[in-house]
Amino acid sequence: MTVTIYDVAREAGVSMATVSRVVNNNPNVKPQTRKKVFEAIERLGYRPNAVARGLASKKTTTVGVVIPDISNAIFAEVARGIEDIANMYHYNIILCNADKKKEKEIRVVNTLLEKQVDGLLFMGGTVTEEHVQAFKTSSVPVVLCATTDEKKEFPSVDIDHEKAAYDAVETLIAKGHRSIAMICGNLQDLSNGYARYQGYKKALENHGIALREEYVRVGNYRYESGMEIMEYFLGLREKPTAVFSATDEMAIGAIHKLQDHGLKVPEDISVISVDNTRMATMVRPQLAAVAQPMYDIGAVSMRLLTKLMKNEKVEDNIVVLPHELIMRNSVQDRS
Amino acid sequence: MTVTIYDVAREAGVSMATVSRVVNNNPNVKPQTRKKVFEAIERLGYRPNAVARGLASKKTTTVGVVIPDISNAIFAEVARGIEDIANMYHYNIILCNADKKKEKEIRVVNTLLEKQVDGLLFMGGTVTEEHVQAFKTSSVPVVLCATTDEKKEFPSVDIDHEKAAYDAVETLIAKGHRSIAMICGNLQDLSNGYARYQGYKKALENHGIALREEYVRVGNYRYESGMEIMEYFLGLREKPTAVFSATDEMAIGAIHKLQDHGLKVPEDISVISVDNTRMATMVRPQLAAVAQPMYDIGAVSMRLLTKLMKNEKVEDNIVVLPHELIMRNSVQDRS
DNA sequence: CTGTTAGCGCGTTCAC
DNA sequence: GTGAACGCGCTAACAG
Repeated sequence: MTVTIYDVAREAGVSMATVSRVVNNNPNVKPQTRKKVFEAIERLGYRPNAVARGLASKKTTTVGVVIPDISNAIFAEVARGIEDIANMYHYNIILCNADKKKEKEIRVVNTLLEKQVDGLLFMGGTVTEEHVQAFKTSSVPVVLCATTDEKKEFPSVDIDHEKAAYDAVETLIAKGHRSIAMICGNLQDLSNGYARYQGYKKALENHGIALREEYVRVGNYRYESGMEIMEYFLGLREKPTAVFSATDEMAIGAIHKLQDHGLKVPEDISVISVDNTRMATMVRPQLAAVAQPMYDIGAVSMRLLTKLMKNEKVEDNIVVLPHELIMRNSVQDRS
Repeated sequence: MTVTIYDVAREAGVSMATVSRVVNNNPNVKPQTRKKVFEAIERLGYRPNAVARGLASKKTTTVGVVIPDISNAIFAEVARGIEDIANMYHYNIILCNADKKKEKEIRVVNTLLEKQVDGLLFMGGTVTEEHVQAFKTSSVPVVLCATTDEKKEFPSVDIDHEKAAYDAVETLIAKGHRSIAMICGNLQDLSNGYARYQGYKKALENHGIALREEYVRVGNYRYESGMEIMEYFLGLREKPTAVFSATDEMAIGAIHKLQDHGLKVPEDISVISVDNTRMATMVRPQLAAVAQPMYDIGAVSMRLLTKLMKNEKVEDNIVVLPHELIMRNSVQDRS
């Protein structure tokens, strides 16, 4: 039923070794025989079996990607970067959502390894000791993408989340704001939760502004969450004059909550965030944000992985990509 | 170096067939031997090689997904539905972006087939005769997801795009609008381009409203495109009183362009679209839209594919999921 | 319940 | 420049 390399060999009147050479672009084949083989392939509609090839060669040209949630715009953009570079180097991607659930993450890492992927990209989750153990059983390279492990044992590509948050808050301070509230992510979440909160804290500290407990609330990254927390801030006796959100989506929720209350952004309250997803330009006022280069994080981490898979020398295993403040109309001087 | 089923067999003092049985949960193994084998597996850190298994069993428990662009919110949501159901049935997903480029689509279909996927999900592109030919060379089932082929030769899961557009436009008409402009998608694009335009046309026709050439402009699905086209409509001598957009993102661009001109939505101009992405609730005013059940399209198509892969009887190969009008504040009566 | 024996389709020496 | 033969790690009959 299915046509194999052997059928092609017979049809072309050569051995299967020769067919293999032709298919794999091995130069040691006379042009004429090459032609014969190609014709036989065409005639028979032969399609090489990558599974058999993988078994024989111990390479699958496939990499595993574990992602928190592909329907999240941030991760989707990172994934796009990964896929583009993978494609460029002729790798395919096995994509697994793991929802930042440790058990699921470790489970998919194992099934990916069973599938003999040539490399693994672990994206955006918190890396615990258990993760480290799982990664260490891997015989193929692992790259952390949009996250890092505490001990920096593994190659990774990410931004400096704390510094990004720091810069966002400092921007507010430079504009004269002293009452700055923060909409946080989950503090168990090292990168966009804890680290961004730390950046907020340090920026206040370094500028002699006292941290006020009631100015910090933890959200779940969703739009609605931003609205609810903004509602809470508006109920405070001393309202903040500016709000720093750990993510765009919550920031936009906050902006709309303000507008729903008849308040003006940025005249009454300024809003800034970290991320700079496409949505940031799709609100009025447009959202100022510290931009995280999502596509690049994906692309660079995949590029790094290809080098690791080829055993190429890499100078720097831990890459920290730059972030950048994108000023827009949601922030204004506090005069 | 790598530990195989044979090593485990020796360690446990059984044959490799027995190891294979316990690994595959074959009931025909004495509990005690099963235990011995598990211990040996544990001791050796054995991990089954799915590639070898795939070669022997001719099943990879992997399905290929060709997607236009994973960073597009619509497709990402569909992909999430696919992945969830795949995961439920213990399949993994090889994801390939193809940007709606025919050559690339056909190329990835072929590499996916070479990788011996157990099934193929083709998402969101236009299905040409060449696609049909490519699909026909497949020995595994193919399901079209969020698209269909003209001749309905292949199983598919989609909504009725024409009817969805029709319903949106009719809603406007029912509210008293007669000057209704449309921001289209690419007309080569069968589903969200051509079909939605047809729906617009028929709705006008059936209600005795003449189609005006200057009221129809083709966009590229992006926010900016919606803005530009709205700008154009505003330059018309007779401005429309309502705008129907083929997608959310362009609709939101249109809304913001109106607001930038100091016009009010919906007081001055109403806006409605098809899609109902999460963004639709993240604008002010919130965007009325005919909802397309994206997650479900993915989930149902993957479910259908699992049935096909198991050679189960399926009553209906062509499933058309219902759409639904979600009325929000971007539309108002024309009084 | 368990072991033996063939392949699965291909890459890769090693001769010729 | 080309062919023969082996093995990759596992599943699937078939015996026993």
